[in-house]
Amino acid sequence: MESAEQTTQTQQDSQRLRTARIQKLTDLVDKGINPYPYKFVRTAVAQELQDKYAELESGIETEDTYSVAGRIMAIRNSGMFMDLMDTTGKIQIFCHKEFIGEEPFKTLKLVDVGDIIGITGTIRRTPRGELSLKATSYQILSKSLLPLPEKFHGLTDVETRYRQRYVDLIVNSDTRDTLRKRSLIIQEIRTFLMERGYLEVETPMLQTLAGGAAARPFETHHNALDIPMFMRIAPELHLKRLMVGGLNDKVFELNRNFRNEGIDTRHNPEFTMLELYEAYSDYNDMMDLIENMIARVCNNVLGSTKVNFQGTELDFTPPWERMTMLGAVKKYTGIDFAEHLDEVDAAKKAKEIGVETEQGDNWGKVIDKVFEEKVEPHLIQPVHIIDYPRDISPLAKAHRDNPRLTERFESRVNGWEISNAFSELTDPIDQRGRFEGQAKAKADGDEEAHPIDEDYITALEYGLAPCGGLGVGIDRLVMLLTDSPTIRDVIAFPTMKPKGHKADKE
RNA sequence: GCGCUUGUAGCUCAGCUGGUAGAGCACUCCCCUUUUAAGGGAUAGGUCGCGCGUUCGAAUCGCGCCAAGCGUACCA
Repeated sequence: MESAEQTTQTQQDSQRLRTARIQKLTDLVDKGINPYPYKFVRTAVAQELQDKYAELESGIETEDTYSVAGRIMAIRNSGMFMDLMDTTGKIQIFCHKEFIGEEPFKTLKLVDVGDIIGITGTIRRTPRGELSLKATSYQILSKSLLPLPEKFHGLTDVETRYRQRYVDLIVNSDTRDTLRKRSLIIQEIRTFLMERGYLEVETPMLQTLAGGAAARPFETHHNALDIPMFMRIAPELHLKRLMVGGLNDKVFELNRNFRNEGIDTRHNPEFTMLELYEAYSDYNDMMDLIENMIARVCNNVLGSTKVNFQGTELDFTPPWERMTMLGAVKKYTGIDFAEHLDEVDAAKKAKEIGVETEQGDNWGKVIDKVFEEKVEPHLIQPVHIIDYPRDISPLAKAHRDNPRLTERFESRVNGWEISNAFSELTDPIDQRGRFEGQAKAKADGDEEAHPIDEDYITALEYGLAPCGGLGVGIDRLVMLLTDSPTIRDVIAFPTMKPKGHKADKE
């Protein structure tokens, strides 16, 4: 009943084309053919045949019989030639009535571009050099009711590509390549960590307190408990609870975070993050780890640690350059903020070079703003920016040589933050002080200041071993490694605003 | 959030300064049949994102709304 309405809706969109295919569907059923059968036994895939018969000469026929299946992407000469695409590649189907018989040949008229079919036949290479399967029989495996985008120009409309990713995937090999690479990259990361004794864990995505980062969370409500709940903005505090418990000396979680913020070419409301923690390590070890991890991913997925991104070669070969944050700022602005320790003084220096700060900004925040505006754009090649101000690093351990700083680094590539790591703050007294500082900032209007998590402090009071921690933005990493200019290209189903309805405001 | 740009046939696009739409491919039918964006012929297909306004007349001009892209803001 509901589906009948939907059908009517769809028919309005592409009425004629769909109606024609519905007619064919009916004709098939009349012939006793099920257009949606249950199973087809394949004996080969396209690329396998292309490789195996790469040396077969033009015009040569073999007796070798195979069954393949896939989607018809093109039909030529009224069905005599069809391009069959499966997930591995393409192979041409040669369909001649002499070899498949009168009746099946007639039925071929009911087959369209877009249909999924199974073919059995023998391998030959046509005189024109195209490897083909000479069909002796075929079976419709799924009748397609909607037309595919035009074969030559394909589908370029970005909105349709994101909203109807299934069509994009059928038609655009780039999209398939990128999303397959994404999967391989993640798989390599897992393997790398497993080999080093890491334990993969899962922590709550639905939380009563959204901590571990500074960001606006998505809010929801648990009906049975009648309490507000939040989608996590980071798994950090739960992972460190597991470290306190000694579940394993090395743990990681590779999964989704949610932040209720703007959407642009580098931000999607839900995004994938790797976070890992290693006991008895510090941030120096984390720098080595991420360099080795990414180098391995590059080598195993792309075959090189030198990667082209939008015309620039990025060299991920370890070791990466390391610069202190204050040193980087001094290098690109000439200002040494170690000599301007007062926030008012620091803000004055920032203003001299055109960086606007706000009234309540502390020393660290001022430096951070200067860094973002004046330094970040220069950081194209992989680099670790180390020793962030304490004011802006509430979860990082104070620097062993300078109490105003922390042992924290961010890895930057192409100007983007791709990782954030610390020698984790393990001192519960210090941690409470940091949280209280954040609470004050929140009271002063900083919506993204970190909330106080009492239970987390309790956990720290039981004792957390010295510990290095690392977070890696997987989507951005995948962008860099797949030459994708926007995050939406590396996420199969990026967040889109629904079409056609005005926002129903209650 | 703000600014700029875009939205026309299933797809890719044209339609200049207002005269109520056009191409290629796809679809349907016919011819041809070892093709590679096959070829030849014929037909059909459109609430021009949505709404309001200006006008004798709006795809075209104005305003509002919806969606998208880019930039900007936000995002330690």
